[in-house]
Amino acid sequence: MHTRIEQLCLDKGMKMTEQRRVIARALSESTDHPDVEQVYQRASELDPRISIATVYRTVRLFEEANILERHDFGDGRARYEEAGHRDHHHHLINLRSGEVVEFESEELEALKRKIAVELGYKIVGERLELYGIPIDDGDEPKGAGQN
Amino acid sequence: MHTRIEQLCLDKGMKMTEQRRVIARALSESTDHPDVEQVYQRASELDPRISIATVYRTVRLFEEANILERHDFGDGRARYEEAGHRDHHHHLINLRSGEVVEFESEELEALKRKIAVELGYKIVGERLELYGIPIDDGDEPKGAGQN
DNA sequence: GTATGTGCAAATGATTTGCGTGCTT
DNA sequence: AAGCACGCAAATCATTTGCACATAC
Repeated sequence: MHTRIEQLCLDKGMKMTEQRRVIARALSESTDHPDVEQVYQRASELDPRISIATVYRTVRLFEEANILERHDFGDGRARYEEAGHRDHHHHLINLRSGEVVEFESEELEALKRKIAVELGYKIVGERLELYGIPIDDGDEPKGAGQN
Repeated sequence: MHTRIEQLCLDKGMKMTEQRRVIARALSESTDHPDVEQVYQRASELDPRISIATVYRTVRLFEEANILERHDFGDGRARYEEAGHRDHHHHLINLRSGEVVEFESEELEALKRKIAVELGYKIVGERLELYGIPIDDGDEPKGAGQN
């Protein structure tokens, strides 16, 4: 049995090396948004004979094949998640904990398209992230906030 | 007479060097979203005795003082624009020409807030960019966008 | 067997920083 | 005068790449 990602690679006729299999597995098993270093560590646990250069190359290959989606959450390194595996969604980054919350909104998708059309463009890519702090986190003692 | 940015610096009690004044001027005169290299070039034209290290330091200083807004349009370098100078807006990047189109939408702002509240967060930052191609531009984009 | 992938280390490119000197307050 | 600010070059950091060797098909 192989992973979803491995299957996609096979479908696309990629040459499947042990490294790619292992990286595919590491990614398929991830439910978060690991950066390359984390993918490297997870893959290394499955098979230590992997170099980080290969992880960079593979992650890039997968991204170009639309198997992975690359994100940039503002911390300077790229983060990845399996593409198309779930519904179209966006991310809200909890600035207190670093946690990434996924959300989706058909209303939002419609509005985006409407805005683009009004400007005379067809959307072919986008980036939408919200950065927030939990409400009732103790950050705003009483009514001191100035929303 | 000094620029809007220079005035802000003075208000904040910053030590005003000739370099800062010149960088402030270069930025105030810009209506686009220059990267550091461009700010450096524009500032150098006003006064050549400036090093790019100073531009990096100054642009960072201004950003931390909320005088500038930093953007990342996916080309690997940071781009800047004067903060709060105009209404809150977002960017649509024309992938054919690289042109950056600004847009705003109160509907979008409201929706963002609504989404955040439903998730239990208060938005303290965000990033929203659309990447598009002009409608009626002829052929399809090469990158096989499937967003 | 041949094209392609991999490991390693060196190269990049953007940005930051240590240090000695110069300028603002 | 004292403390930042500056210029320069070296240092970082994430990522890419050249090269010699290994491997999938």
